[in-house]
Amino acid sequence: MPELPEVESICISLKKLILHEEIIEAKILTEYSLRKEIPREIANEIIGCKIIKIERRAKYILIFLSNVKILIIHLGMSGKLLIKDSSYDFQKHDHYVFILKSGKQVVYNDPRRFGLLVFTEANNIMNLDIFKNLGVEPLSVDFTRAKLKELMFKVKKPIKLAIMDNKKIVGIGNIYASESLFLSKISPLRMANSLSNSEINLLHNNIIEVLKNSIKHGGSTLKDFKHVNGESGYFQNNFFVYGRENNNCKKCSNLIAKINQGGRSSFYCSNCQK
DNA sequence: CGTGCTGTTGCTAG
DNA sequence: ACTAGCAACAGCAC
Repeated sequence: MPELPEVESICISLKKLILHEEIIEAKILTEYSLRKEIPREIANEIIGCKIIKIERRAKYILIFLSNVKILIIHLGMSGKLLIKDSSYDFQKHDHYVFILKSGKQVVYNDPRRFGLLVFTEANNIMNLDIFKNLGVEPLSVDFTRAKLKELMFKVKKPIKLAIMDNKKIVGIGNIYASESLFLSKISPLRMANSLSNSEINLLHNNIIEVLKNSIKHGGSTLKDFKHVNGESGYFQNNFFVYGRENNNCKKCSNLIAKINQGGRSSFYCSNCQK
């Protein structure tokens, strides 16, 4: 499910629903591993902890606890975090749950098990392997036009793949890469180092705009992305190109093309995007 | 029944 | 140092 807007939407919901609550129990519900082993010690070590801060870094959800430890959750391709009440019956692919003093349960469900749960000290988390190679946050003040130019001007691979590279910019997955390139009238096939200054500036604006706009709509629901309360996001209705192969371009009526780049699908309008 | 996709990312081989 | 390709997996459309 998750690119940056979906993870941000979940963080916004979590802040509303569970910030400052106390965890009274943590259960691991599966024998399976996620991308890495689920840390068994959560069952003992987070009992009685309060949730004191919730943040997002890239596509990771950071839950800071009152014992100066942190839960770091990544949703992979198919992970979902759901807030349920005490009457909830566990479902297939529910992997772990945090039970709160209020009776709410925070359930992690992930059919493909590409997700990740890390439990560690809250200090120096930016030195963790999962964080130390991450690029700039596209919605931070560090993501300037000059920064985007610096990141792209010597890269000899297609711009679509370059802006999806987490070592350069975090949070832009397959959907928002295609959408921001359409809005910028740039073909996904163009080499990153071939973009003019004005194209870089346009792309910079549109990356920010499309991410912010999606967050405003609660993210995008493909397949079964759901918010923590089970509701869908709505930004998918605003897609210009993603998933619209053989449909008419919303701007020029040309047919939207679907191609493969780096093993992933790209969608674009060959008339609008040069 | 297969087969070929799917919102991620990190390792490995070149 | 760089990049392309693949592997981890379940589910669904065809």
